[in-house]
Amino acid sequence: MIYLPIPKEFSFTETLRFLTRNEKECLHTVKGETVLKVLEIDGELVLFSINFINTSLQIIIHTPNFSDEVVICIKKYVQHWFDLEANLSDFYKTAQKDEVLANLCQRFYGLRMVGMPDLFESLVWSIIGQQINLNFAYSLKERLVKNFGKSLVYDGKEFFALPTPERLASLSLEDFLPHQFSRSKAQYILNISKAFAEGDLAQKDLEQLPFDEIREKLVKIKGIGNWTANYSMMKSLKNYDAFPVEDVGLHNAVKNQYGLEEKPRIKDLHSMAEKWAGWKGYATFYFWHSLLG
DNA sequence: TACCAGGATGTTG
DNA sequence: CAACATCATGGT
Repeated sequence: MIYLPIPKEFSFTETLRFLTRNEKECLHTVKGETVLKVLEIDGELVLFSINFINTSLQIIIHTPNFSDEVVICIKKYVQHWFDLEANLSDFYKTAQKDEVLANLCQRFYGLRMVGMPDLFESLVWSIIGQQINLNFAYSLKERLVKNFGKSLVYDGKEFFALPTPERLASLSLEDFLPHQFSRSKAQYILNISKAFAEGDLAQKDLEQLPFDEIREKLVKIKGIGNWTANYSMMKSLKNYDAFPVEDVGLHNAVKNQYGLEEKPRIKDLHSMAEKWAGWKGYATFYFWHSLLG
């Protein structure tokens, strides 16, 4: 049993609300108040569950014979996933400059950005999500994971892990097409899979770089534009100011929350977001959360 | 049927 | 550099 202390501002309820936003989600499972997930660590699949008890998160590893390294790895993973180390008070302080955002912070008090500790996962996911609605995006992800990913069975249920870059890089364009991937989407996923598999792109390396250099390296890869780069930077690299300004979901949420007649233009969003400086990605996440209703 | 969906790339003026 | 055109696919 592993215990993770939680910070002052933390809402497990809001976290669960985000984690259960789509029924087709296949990279984690929520059963009651328990979150289950499989990770591939050093080539082995490990299943663990997370519960919120009293004032801490309780993690149980269900796969037998795990090492100390696995414990450390999962602990780190959850800390990143639920963003336990962000200075939320600082975000809330910034949010006070904007009445609308301040209101969201009150509604969703304790909501931490649900991240993606694995950069490869956020890139694959954001490429899948390009230009299509979220529900269809979840369908595509489900097909990708269930057709090409490894799984394990626990308690009569099958749990899947994201296919590795090596696995996806070994596929061809034609392997994706029967699953309703467009040619461009399939090609973009192959591009980043190869970049990771061949070591041209590594999370460890990128993490050391300043904001602009990370963005430049990502955007160099065909298929990663401004939206995808910023999405992955906020979800996987803790760049809380990364701003996926082209996001249609953000546009809709901003229109709703500010009571605008039309969706805001990119230019307008940039000026509106000046108030969120330092936390534009976090603000974006809060606006997305408002779409859940 | 036309238009939209958590865009990206290439071309044109 | 900004404004279009094109890409592909499912949902409404």
